[in-house]
Amino acid sequence: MFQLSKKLPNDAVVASHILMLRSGMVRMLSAGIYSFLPLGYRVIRKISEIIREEMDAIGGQEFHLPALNPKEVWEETNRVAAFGDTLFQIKNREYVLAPTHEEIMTFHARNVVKSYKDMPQIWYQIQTKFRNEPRPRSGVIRGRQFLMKDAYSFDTSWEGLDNSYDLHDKAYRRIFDRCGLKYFVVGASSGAMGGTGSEEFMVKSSAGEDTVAYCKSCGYAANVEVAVSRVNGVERDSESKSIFEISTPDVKSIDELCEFLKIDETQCAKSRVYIHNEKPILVLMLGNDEVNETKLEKVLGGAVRPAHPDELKEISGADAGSIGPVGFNGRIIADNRLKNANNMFSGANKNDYHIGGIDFNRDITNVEYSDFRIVKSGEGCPNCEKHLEVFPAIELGHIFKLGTKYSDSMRAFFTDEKGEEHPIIMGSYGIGVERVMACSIEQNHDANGIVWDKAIAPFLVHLIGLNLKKQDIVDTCEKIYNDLNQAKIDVLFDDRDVTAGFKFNDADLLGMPLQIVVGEKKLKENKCEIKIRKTGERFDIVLNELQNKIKELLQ
RNA sequence: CGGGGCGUGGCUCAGCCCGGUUAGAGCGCCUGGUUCGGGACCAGGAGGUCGGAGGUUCGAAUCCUCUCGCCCCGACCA
Repeated sequence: MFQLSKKLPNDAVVASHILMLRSGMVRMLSAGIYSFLPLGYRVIRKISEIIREEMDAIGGQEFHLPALNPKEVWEETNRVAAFGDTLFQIKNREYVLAPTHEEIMTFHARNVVKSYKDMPQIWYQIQTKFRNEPRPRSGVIRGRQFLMKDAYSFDTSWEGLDNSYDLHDKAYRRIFDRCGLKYFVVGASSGAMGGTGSEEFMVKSSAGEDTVAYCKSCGYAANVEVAVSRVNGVERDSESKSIFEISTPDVKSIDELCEFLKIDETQCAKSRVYIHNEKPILVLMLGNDEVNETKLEKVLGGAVRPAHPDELKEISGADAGSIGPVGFNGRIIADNRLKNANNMFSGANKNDYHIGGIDFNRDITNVEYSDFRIVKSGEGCPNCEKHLEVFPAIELGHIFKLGTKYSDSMRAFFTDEKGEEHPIIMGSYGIGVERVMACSIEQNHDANGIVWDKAIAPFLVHLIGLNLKKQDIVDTCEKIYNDLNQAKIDVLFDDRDVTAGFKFNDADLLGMPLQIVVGEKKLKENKCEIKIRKTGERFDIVLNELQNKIKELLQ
């Protein structure tokens, strides 16, 4: 069976990982490779079944494709190179382990989907994917092998794709709702671009690898790389002082500068030097605002990197902490918040000196403005009057309009009404099945263990018989067990010969929604006890009313 | 790939710096008995290539070299 542990596994850090190990749901075989033990696999099956039902409901047909793929199929779309080291390659034959299945689905589609009459189609599977992650982490959340529900849509038109995409969007919401997850959707529509090319379904979690800005009032959600917020720029003082230099020994950071000069950070312009196309660029930010490198790259076009310390000295004549726009030899760009600013403080390009009285309009020529900020928690939502929260999140699912990328390169063509050939218009839609499980635990646990949502709990009822040397307790438990099973209620019977406390604590750790405790004292009154795991509420119930009460509580 | 940490019974770890009996503890496991509503107790017992290879030494868990694995931070991430 499964082994439970009260010990904290010292290799696990995030709650879901710790609890999955402690409760015997999974066991690690190798880095990023986990065996699902009977209890954990029941959860996977329940989640999979919910996914199947909702995929079938939008007309999906389930496939089961090979994980082992001939490399040549992947060469057709040039994705052997695109995936690079992430793609597992078999050593003794020209095979790869599939990291996803666009190629294979397209391979099948081009053989059978030949006419506009054959579409639309939605094909999906729930299958193991392999990715050679450089660094697996957080247990099952980022593994080298993981279960994914991947679906692909095939349409004759872009309108058809919109429709297939929309069906998936709705199905995904139903799936995650049914799994009891609190999630939100990050879409291209939330970004600056408008339109809907892709949406990510995210769950807030400290184990997350993405950072998102979210407004719970209006639902605005965006990856922090592209998120924007309502923040005020600097107000221009009516009087512009002239430039003056100040000695600021050992002052490196904006905080130190503010402390030293007794000024507010909104009077400071922070300098960051980046290298773009081998040339230095000075980026000015207001106060302690952080530079968003993604936004920077978008504005500049192409990759940037922070300048190394020795480069800084060479470029500006000073070390980090004393660099500023006045006298800087090179291109200067600034965040929108600094537009029209005057009486500002910044580095003097001379170690241990700063300059005050900087007027951006007067003293810095050719400065270009744009939004370069990383938004922070508490800032105004760009879409409503409320405020943004910034936090890490896990990507649970992704829906994506592929278009003709794969059908073009793999020549998956169909014939339209006029007899003309066109590439099939495709969409692709994924859900990380283990991630659903892990996220559910992340959202539903307490100090004692997991608190399963009944939709995906491995069992609905955890039956505990105390002192199984007493025959009447054993008999009662077996009757309850059989009756519940007959009523199609999944029940786990803890028939181990261990002390009561042991069983209680394990039951709390495993987290089935309801616990039934059969003990000697209450059995004498023909009663047993029900405990609701989520609330901790406990009460007695007469045995012949037990089943109805259980059914009622599971409603 | 860079930085840091760790590999010793099933689990958590001590021992290593400073080499020297038969490698320890707690938990778990097995046998018998007592106990039985929030992690009981008594008695007895089993279980270890000290991650691996090589080296130094009369002698290596301990020192040296290499190697494999795992975790954490960072880089990367369709």
